Amino acid sequence: MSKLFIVRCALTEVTNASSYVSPTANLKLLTNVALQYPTPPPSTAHRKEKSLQILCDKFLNLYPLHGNGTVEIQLDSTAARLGVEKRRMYDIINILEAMQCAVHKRKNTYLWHGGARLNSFLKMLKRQGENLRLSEALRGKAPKPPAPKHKTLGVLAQRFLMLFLVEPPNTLINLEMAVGVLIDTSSKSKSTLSPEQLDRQHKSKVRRLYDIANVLISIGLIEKVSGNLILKKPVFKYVGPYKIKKSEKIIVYTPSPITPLSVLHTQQLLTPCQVYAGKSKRKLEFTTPNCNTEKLGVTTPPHTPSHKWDEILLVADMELTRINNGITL
DNA sequence: AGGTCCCGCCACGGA
DNA sequence: TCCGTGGCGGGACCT
Repeated sequence: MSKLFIVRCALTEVTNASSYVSPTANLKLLTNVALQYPTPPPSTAHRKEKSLQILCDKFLNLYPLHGNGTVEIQLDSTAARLGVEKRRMYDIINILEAMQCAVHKRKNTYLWHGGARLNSFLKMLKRQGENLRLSEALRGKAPKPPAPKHKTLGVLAQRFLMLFLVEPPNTLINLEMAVGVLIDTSSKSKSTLSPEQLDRQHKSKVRRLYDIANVLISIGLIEKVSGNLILKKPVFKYVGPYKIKKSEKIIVYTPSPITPLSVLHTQQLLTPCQVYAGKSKRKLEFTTPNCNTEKLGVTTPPHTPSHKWDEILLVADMELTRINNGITL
């Protein structure tokens, strides 16, 4: 196997240019230089090594959240440094921009503020979430927020975070539930789209939330809680810098079928927990390390509403009513 | 088998 | 017409 020796030198040395090189010219030159080298073998990197979370980690190594002052980011050169397509940079920067860590200055250029504004922004997000009545929407008692017109990835990221911020700490939310609340399918789209189209739209939004969650994990705002036996799908927990008031209970929002439990992951669920929603017709059984064995029967209502998300919210509401009526877990 | 999410196609809008 | 941006979903990979 041949070894490739890389010698660092200024671009002007490579190109013999003596004056300023524009970013576009810079990129073209870099491309030309790259073309002079043999094409590297297809990436052998593990899928996980290429995940958006890892990529965002690498990005934050270049541009730390707790850096000093504001710096300019060139998307193309950053993509080149990280060894990814520019398209992936948009995925990351759009979410970071939605968190006010960066601002789009001009084409290919962002201003990086890092986490300097994050805390105050999160407080603002919480207020916005309250104005949008997300907590009520989660319980089916308020309409879902209207669909955004632009920058849907960023708006979706903000609203996803709002869900955590308007709820008590330790609230666990899964992506299905989040999409169910955040994507308005009740208006025009519901009447014009077929059930299959609605389903595809929903799945697509879940995919976007996976992307968003990976970036939010990387910047330390949320954590994935998985590996326990309560839920088939992972749930997410807010761990961000803006601390909400401490709560005793863990609340789980999930519309997904919940597998019968025997044991909870001790690290993750040391406190009593609440499940607000589940569409499984099976009875659920909980045993937590510091709770006595407790049982929770979650059943779907006798009639099944036409749209599954109505059903989810209905079940969530039933559970909430039950809990409010003093039936604790 | 179903969940996760990388990858890149392509539409859109501005220059 | 070109280019930057970003919505979107196929399908590969993982558990």
